[in-house]
Amino acid sequence: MGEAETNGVTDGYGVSPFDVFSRQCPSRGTLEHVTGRWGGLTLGALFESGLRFNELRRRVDGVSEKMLSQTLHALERDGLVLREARPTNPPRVDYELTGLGREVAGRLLDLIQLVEGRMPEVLDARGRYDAAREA
Amino acid sequence: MGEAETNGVTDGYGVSPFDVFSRQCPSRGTLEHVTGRWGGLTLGALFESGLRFNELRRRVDGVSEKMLSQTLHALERDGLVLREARPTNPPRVDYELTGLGREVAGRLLDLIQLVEGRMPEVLDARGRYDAAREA
DNA sequence: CTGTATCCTGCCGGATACTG
DNA sequence: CAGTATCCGGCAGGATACAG
Repeated sequence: MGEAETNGVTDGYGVSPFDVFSRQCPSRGTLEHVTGRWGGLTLGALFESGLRFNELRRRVDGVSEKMLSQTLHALERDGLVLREARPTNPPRVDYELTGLGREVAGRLLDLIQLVEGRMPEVLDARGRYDAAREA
Repeated sequence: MGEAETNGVTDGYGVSPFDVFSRQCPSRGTLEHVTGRWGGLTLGALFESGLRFNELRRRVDGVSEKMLSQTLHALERDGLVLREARPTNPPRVDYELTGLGREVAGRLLDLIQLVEGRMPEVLDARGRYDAAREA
């Protein structure tokens, strides 16, 4: 927990050995892969069904080849996505979630659906916030 | 989504009027505030209790004043965080979650705790991935 | 204490071209 | 189709100084 910490015990936070609130912790990196700009959308897309590279690219609107490639590599490395290349011609590669990937994506979709469903409230709050500023 | 779309009906995706998978959609922005580098950690920190600016700064290890300030403004504007300034001297400002903020933060913490708890698996997967590459 | 204002750098990420 | 390689501009975000 930073410089205020003198021993291994914290002030009540950081109970987990992988406490994401701590700066140098691998879970922070994984969480950023998962919640990052493209990671979350990629996991969400794969939750419904396995997809091929370009299918994924179309589904995740706006992602570039480069970023999709990077994102998939990171997720594969973290054990959330499975890559299956078929030695056909033309080449075909399928991506799907691992068991852990499905669990993570499930939580993520809970979050996404909540936010989508409450957007009217959010938009309303924004309107009020902005109105209170211009005066 | 996108150019393949000719009418208002989709191919089964994007049922919500705020489908986050679509590029131009306000929910994407909000989701990025929530899942962004500091947004998620900030919401997570505030879930346990209301906090003051510098308490928050210490809790969210590594955040700079500037980014914390920006993050809080974005979350306040989206109606997830409530800012209460007391006209005391020295000044004191408390931040806490709104009802909607609590719901969002709850889902986020589910995700965080899942990831933290499964880090051994993630680390293991990384080890295998890296080992398979160096040859 | 609670922030803004400014400067500056790194790297995120888009465009393009190329390979198998 | 499924990607890598390279270039490069913009902006996220850190450091610092300053204000109320």
